[in-house]
Amino acid sequence: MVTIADVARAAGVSISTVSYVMSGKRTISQETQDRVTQAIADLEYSPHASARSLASRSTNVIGLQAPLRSGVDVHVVMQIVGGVVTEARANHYDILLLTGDDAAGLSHAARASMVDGLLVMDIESNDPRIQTLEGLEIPSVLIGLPAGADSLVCVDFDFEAAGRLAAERLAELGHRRIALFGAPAEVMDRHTSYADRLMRGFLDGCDEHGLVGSVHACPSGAEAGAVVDAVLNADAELTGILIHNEGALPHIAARLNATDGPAAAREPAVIALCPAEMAQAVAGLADSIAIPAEQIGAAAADALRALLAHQNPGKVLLLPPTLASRVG
Amino acid sequence: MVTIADVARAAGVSISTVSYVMSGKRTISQETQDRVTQAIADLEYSPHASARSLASRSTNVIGLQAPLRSGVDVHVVMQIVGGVVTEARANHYDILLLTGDDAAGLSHAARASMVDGLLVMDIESNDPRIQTLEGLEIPSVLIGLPAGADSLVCVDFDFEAAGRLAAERLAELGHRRIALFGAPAEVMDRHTSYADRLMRGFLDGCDEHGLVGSVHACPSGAEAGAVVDAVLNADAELTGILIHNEGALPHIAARLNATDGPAAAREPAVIALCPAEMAQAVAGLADSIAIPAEQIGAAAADALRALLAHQNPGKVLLLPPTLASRVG
DNA sequence: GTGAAAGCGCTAACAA
DNA sequence: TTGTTAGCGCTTTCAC
Repeated sequence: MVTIADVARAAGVSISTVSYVMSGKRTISQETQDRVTQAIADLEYSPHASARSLASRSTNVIGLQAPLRSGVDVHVVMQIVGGVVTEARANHYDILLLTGDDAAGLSHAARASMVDGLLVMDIESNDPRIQTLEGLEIPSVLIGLPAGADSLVCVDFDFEAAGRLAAERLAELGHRRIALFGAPAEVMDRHTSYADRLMRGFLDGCDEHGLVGSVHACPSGAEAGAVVDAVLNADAELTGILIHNEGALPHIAARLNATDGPAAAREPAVIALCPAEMAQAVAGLADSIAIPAEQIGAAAADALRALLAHQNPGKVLLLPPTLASRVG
Repeated sequence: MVTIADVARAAGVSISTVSYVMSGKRTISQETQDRVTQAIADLEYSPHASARSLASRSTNVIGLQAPLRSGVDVHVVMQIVGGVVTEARANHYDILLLTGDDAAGLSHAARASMVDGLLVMDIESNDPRIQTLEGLEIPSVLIGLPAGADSLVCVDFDFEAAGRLAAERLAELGHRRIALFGAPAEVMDRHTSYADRLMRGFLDGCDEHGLVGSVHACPSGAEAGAVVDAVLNADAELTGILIHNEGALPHIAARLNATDGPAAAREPAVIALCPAEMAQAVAGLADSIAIPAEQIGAAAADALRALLAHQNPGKVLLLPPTLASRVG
């Protein structure tokens, strides 16, 4: 193991000089500078992370609690994580993956000084972790938007605006009765923040434009097709659909494009709410609203960076939705 | 911040006693034991991770290099990560998420003593990271199986056996000309270990049973349907299909179940190679071979745990495939 | 512009 | 059965 003492010896300087060359917190003569830099390179020295964080009282690590439970859109989660990781790296932070959905993991990581800050995903409208986070000594950012006004910084896609936008678009196209096929029942049941907000925006949008809107939890597999058929059969006037369910999307699309079944005659208009590449990959969709998953992650990581730098990232950051039409 | 000294003071003992109560490396009287345990609980003390690892020369953290690049099966990756995390937690290890696919990230984490060991995913048949890993002071486990015999421990699903099994099954069913629709071209092009091995096993199986087999890279979106149609059109005798592509699976299934197109008349037999739940979710599949993604992750984490405990986990651990028939 | 040395909070000898 | 203390490798005051 190469230590700072080895580097100091090789460069013929003191330990503190090596430290200051690395941190840049002191002016060093160019000559010394060079000798030290050279020694560091020669010896392939990397400062011992624990020693550094013990002395400096900061770890340069961010704790990320990502959901691994069922019902979540895996692509979206992965992309958010990717955005977090990329942005964090750019700011010289590493990511500690916290498991479990509980508050215990969060407070343990904080109390053990394993991380400088926390990023928490899969927020529920009334999330029990919030109270824990508020009591910690380190800052945190929620990826999601809980119901109550609380003191934590929140970053997310504006699902409410997306729901409203979809309703508005379908109204424009002349539809009067529309449906949202959303997350699986388990996700809706635990009032995952985004599911709640999307539903609210969608129904509000329907109200505003005098539409009749309904919301349906939707399984993520092939059974989604049957759900859609059932809903279409139950309402002969239903002609507009918003889908927000990665797993169900290809199956629903296939069902709607099929030459048999209730959709065949009606040819309902479909809007998909999903990452842009996914909308591309699924055929037969008129419109889509992209979920900028990677940006969400990057924005959240950046908000945390700001907090750690004692800057003010703003209380709530919601990325706005935009509609992409297939047909020009 | 609560330190060990605070706990010692509260319990009326020395700090070493507190340390020994936590580690259990010394016999302590029941009475002292209780007082210390109580003080720890009262003060909500968690030992400072960096201080501990500086003194003990071990971090209880495992570095995980997971692929975030395109073309990978996100569900499988997430499930493997889930397995790693769960197994690691059970053994009191945390997971540091390493980004990038490069060797640099690995050696940096090792040299900075950020991790006790490394877990590396998305292995290519001829992976440049292997040499780096072999030179490190800390142990590592590959999730994948590179081509050359090397000195590293490898854990993975036995894709080669799976390919052979699929060919054998299709032969049994009486098919003579069969095709593998596999990973996207980018994955095949970089010779990702599992793609190479699956192909080899599949073609070997064809040889063994006198079948004509072909292998096709397959995009993960709706375009997969067109690829399948093209292949079916090009070979009128092709009647058996193995699919190993999460993104393409629902689209191919839909295409094969459609009442039009080349598949309609032929009704080819299909075997899906994917996580079990996914096979369930996609309609119209006769057989499937499950990828035990979570077990792979758990097995890899366990192999690394063994290495860290100076046990011998064995050089190569390949989880065997099993065939599940829909029709009893 | 540079060095010496006092911690950071723990673990693990060593001592009793 | 318990306490005292010397580090672990770094950062950062002091001192020059």
